[in-house]
Amino acid sequence: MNDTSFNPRDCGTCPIRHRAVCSRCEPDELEHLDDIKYYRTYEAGQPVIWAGDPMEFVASVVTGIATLSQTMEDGRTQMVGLLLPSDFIGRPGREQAPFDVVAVTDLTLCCFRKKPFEDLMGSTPSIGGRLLQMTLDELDSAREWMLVLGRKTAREKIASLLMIIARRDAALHKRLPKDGMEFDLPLTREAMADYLGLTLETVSRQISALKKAGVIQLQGKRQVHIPDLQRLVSETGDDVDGGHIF
Amino acid sequence: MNDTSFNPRDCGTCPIRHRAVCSRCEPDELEHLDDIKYYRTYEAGQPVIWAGDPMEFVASVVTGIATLSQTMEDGRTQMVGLLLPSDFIGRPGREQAPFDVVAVTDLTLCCFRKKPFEDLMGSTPSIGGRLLQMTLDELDSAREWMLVLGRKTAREKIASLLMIIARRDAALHKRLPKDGMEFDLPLTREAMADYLGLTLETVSRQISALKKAGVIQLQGKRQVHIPDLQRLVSETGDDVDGGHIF
DNA sequence: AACCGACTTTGATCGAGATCAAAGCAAGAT
DNA sequence: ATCTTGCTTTGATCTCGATCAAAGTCGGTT
Repeated sequence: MNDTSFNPRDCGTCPIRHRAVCSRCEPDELEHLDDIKYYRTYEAGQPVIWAGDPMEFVASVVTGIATLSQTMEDGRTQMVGLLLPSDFIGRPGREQAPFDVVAVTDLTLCCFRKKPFEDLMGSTPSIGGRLLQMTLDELDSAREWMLVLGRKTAREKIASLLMIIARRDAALHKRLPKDGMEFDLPLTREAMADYLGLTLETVSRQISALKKAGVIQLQGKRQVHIPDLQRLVSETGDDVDGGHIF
Repeated sequence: MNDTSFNPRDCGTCPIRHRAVCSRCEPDELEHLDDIKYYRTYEAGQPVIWAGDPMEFVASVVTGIATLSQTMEDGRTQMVGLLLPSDFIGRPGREQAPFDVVAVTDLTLCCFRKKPFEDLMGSTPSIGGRLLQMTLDELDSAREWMLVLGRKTAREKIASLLMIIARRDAALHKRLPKDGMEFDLPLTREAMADYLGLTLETVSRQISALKKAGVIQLQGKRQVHIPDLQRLVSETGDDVDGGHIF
């Protein structure tokens, strides 16, 4: 987790250079972006922005994890997105943030002032094009998540979440997920519950059940070891051959 | 529902001209689109495309309603989108359809051959820009729907669905939703259940309950009358002042 | 080294919504 | 007219996950 050692003003050494909004930019375009960018860091637990707040910037997650979530008056909360390195926060052409954004771990953002970013997008197709592609991908994952929320059992939900984190963790290290892999669960039981539309007690029980069944092994409460990936996939309820290529 | 009487080759009289992907196009750009477009119609119940099929076109819904949905091996299905007039189907830069698309009512699509459309998008910022905007809007609604699926009760889910349909129906006729409004429920109980992550029996019971409580009135099984819109909103569990401006 | 606070696990009970089953209804077909 | 057929309603029962409650774990503090 500790590859935070990049030069904060040099896009050349940026760890998310190849996946972020700027991934298609040419050197001269990067220079324009460079003029309007600045880094911000947040500590674990800090809010980045509240729903309804005016947004003066858009940003890419550089390191760390944030959540996008929605809360009802009576306190029920639903997470609607998990923002990992290279994910984009904010939306050009909208004044107010539609959802809460909270830093789950320590977080570094590469921020762009909103107005200049919008202008730049108008004149730089490689930014708009990449943003469209990223947004379409996110829409697809949101829709896959709707199946999880609407139709899966608690156990399937947990297995699905573990697979998602396993896949993204592998992708971040440019590997394929494989048997025996290990990764860190970046979320508390409560945050997982908010993501899955469950209570934290149910999350805890189902994780224990998967452990007892030998589907996963735990070192401590957060380190997960997957002895047999296919076994975990079969617990998700998803089609085994379901199109996920990474 | 019967304003299908437009000249099928004339964008000038097209009923979705002001909201579709092409809404920002200049006359000369429309001419280019015109060269690669063709209309297709489907009868109620017909599939438009299955998940995994290669997609040879993208399209705008002109009239009628289609659903986007996902099905698990054991038959559980979750609707992940409701496609109403002006909505866009398909995704430039992807070969395979990620979800099933089915015509719910008789349906007319304005189709564009995929490859030429992608090329045109590269050279016409007003198309890509509009598509980005539409995709961002859809992502927001998908995320709002995640709250419905993950955290709302059956009754709140039904009320939320009724509000969504009421809003979009009003928007289509360029009106604001208001007390006493009526609209047609375009979905069967089963389709509503698939949208809401419920069973059709629960949908039926909750609709009966809302009727008994006087929140809605029914003429037949599909025509809905809303005597008091605020009352319905309060049944959704949403913030009363929640940002929806139409 | 005992204490504190945040997080997690486990247990007992409850209830909303699922499931199983059977009628009811309305429009088109024979 | 009556029969289908597809959709909807209603009833009885069961179950999964929620809720309420208590104890366990662990890292950090004083």
